[in-house]
Amino acid sequence: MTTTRVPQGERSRVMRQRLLEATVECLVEHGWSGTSTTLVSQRAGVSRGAQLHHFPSKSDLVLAAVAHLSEVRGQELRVAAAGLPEGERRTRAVLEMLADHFTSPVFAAALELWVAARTDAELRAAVGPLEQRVGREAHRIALDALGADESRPGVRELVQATLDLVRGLGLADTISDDAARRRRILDRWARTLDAALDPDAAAEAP
Amino acid sequence: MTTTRVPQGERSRVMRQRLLEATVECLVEHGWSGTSTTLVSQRAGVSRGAQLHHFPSKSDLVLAAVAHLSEVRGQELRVAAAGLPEGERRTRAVLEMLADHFTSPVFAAALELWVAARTDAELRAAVGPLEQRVGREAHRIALDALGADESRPGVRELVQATLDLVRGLGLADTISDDAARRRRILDRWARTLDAALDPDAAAEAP
DNA sequence: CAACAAACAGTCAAGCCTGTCTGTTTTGTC
DNA sequence: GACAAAACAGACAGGCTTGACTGTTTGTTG
Repeated sequence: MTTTRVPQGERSRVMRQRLLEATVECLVEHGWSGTSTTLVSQRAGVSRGAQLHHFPSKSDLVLAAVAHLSEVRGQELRVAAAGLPEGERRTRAVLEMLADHFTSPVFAAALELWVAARTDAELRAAVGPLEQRVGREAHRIALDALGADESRPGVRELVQATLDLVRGLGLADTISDDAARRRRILDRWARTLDAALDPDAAAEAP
Repeated sequence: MTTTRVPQGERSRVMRQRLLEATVECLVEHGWSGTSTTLVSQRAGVSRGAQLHHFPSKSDLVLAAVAHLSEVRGQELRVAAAGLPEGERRTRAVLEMLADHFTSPVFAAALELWVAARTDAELRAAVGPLEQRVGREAHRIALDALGADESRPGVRELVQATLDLVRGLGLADTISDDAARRRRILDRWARTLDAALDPDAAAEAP
């Protein structure tokens, strides 16, 4: 029988990828406390030995997953932003895009890590900086997509508020899925944003 | 030696209270995954036997803690609202009050339960309705404190958005404590709210 | 092709968590 | 005071998790 020959680098890369994706899937489906290394290896279809070869400890696996996840989130955000329509309903579409991201499975996984990091120093040291990066990227994307002029006073804060708002909506969505409520809130928010970001609008009094 | 005689009802009540508070404290300090029944009993200074007498299973303990926590949160909100100053900076003070609540230890505990509930059906069945109650109470309090007229279109959504915003800010605060950023955002948001909720403001175009 | 290193597989022990169990003390009731 | 019931105490077993360990296969290199 002929066995296909695969270089080591490739084998290793694929295996690590499988494990990281399985880790994220476990976080989404079973949460942080339900994500055990055995479960991850089973889910990935990887023997426990192989898993421990690539990630000697659970920390190694999880910290790598944190980095992986922030990569994926950044990419998803950029892709979603690229597919945004132009024209009238642009602002509303941007909000929808952001809200979609903050209710997606990758966000659920990130949320698990985020909350777990609160009481885990090692995890926090990894999650903190990376989440900050994703946050900044989201801010930049939102700014771009909205065509907002950050040099104007208050604009920066409004865009940040927008991101914090969708994060709050995403959190609420995790247990009670009320898309209708979210839609109404975002409709209203879009109007507020349009009014405040409009270049022709008079600058607000101090 | 003289032993003070304590009625059973009282003993039982005190013991349960101690255990529930210890549970919340463990959630705050060690997170959901770090909150084991043994740790709770140690923290409460209660023997494991006594713990299992009052709460036969971990579910019983946790579900009772969920109810306890929603009680505490509701009370804290009411107290904070009662201490709100009148006058000029009222709106900003309301936002501060809400933001304070959503960065408090009780919120951290609730967040742990909230996130854990996402992947735990039994917990979700308990957390869902109670969190909704707290949410509604917060909404009512915010509405009251802001003197907002919910019958006007859009007002309800703005108040809800405010609550979702502070929830998002609270989540962000759990790992990176940037009070400065939060302050700026709330400053800006207070202005927006004042402009939108002012009864004299012209109704917005549809 | 020979020797070495990386990748992979599976077993095992130590530790923790949960909940059951038996036994003791305190309280309520007759 | 005696008896029942509630409250309290602590030991124990079963299951799960983690990481160390030994052994096997596959790729690489001279």
